[in-house]
Amino acid sequence: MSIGDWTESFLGIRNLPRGVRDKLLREARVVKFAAGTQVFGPENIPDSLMFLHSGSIRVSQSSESGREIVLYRVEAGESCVLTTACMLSEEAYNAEGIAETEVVAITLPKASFDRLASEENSFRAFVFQAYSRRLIDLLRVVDDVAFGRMDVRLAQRLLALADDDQQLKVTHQALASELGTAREVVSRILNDFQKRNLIAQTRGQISILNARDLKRLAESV
Amino acid sequence: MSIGDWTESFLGIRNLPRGVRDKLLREARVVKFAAGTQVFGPENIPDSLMFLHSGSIRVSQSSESGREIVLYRVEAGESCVLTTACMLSEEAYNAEGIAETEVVAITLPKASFDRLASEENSFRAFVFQAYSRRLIDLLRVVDDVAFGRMDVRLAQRLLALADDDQQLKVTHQALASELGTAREVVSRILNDFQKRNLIAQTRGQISILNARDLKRLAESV
DNA sequence: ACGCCAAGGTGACATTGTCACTGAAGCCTC
DNA sequence: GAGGCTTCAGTGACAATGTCACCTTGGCGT
Repeated sequence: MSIGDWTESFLGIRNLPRGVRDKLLREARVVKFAAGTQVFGPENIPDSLMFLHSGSIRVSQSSESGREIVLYRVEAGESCVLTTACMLSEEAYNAEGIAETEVVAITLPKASFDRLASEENSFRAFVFQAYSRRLIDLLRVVDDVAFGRMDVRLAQRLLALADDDQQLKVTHQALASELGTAREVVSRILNDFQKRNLIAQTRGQISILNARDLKRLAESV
Repeated sequence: MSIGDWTESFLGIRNLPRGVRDKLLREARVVKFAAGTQVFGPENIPDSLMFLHSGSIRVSQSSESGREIVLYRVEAGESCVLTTACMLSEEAYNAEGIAETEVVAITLPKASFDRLASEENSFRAFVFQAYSRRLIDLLRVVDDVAFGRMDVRLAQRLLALADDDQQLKVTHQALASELGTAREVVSRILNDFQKRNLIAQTRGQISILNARDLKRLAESV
């Protein structure tokens, strides 16, 4: 499968010399994941580095009891460092990445990655920055979970997930999994939002009626 | 100040060629922090990379409301990647590192770091591994905070912080800050532990009486 | 029309967080 | 050693969140 010159799509790669990029185009493989499939997980650790060309990967962690929380999303142009992190440090973990849309990714063999990281400063900076962003993302998650109020977090998530028409096609269970809480809690809070005319709900669908007040709530503390 | 050939102390450094290590000894600076002082924080971002020669740094995050949670500890032989993460991605964060004991650290100017990361594979691997470990540490924190029971987490922490005689010199408030909860919650649970003869308490001091049962509790889910 | 299943609602209760106090232990200073 | 101060810990009431068991509803396929 070919998707043209993908080296244009990545910050740390697009300004490399033509020769280096041509070599990358030969060495890398393009892989595709259908929406909903697992990109990586505890029993499915890729042995190569991955860069996301298009689509979006939802990275989440789940508990033994079945609850789940979304850690962050990998978007086009970013690299998925968690897989490499787990490759390196052989520790147990239970995070997994699910393709939210159809995903096209570039996988780079470890040898190519090493050579690039060694020879190309801008590529190395790109990779370090990717790691840093994820660290910061996780700090944010810890902050939210440890100190945030659930109604505030839910309001934030509704605003973030809404489409251009202020609509969301999600179940209460899916929202609960976003926030690492239980469905009942989401239902309670959404009913409260509804009573306050912030949203309207039907089965599997939410419309934001008053984005301004919802935003105010999301930003309160 | 001199502490001898510290290049022995770091995994990714000690097996580098003698010449490289000598150069490092010339380029790096040795810094010392007294116990209790801030090593880094939101308003105090070092502009160089740091490697911990001795002592221990407690990295924690705090909320606006004054609550606090310990993210992980940096021990001798490890590098402190969070400072570099914050250096790179210019995002806001509110984590800080406090020296728990007297700390001796090596700081490497960014230029030396870049050169090493480029030229020495084993050094680069060391740095990547440091990032990976922290990512995994944070995954663990998210898991605990989002899904763990407080009594279980407290039991774990008591066992981890106890000295060889099963004693701890900590206040309830300090334990609350470890776990990201409120003092009252810690007090309640410790009183329960005491009633069950798992521990004994006096002001600022806890003794573990029944480590076996406490451990069983700590491992229960 | 019927049954099935996923989505969502509800009430009771447990756990955890918050608030406003009170009491108690250790340490100064005189 | 008697007050007085500060830090540490205990308590009860209540709010927020998590858990459990069970019920209702909407949509779908046959």
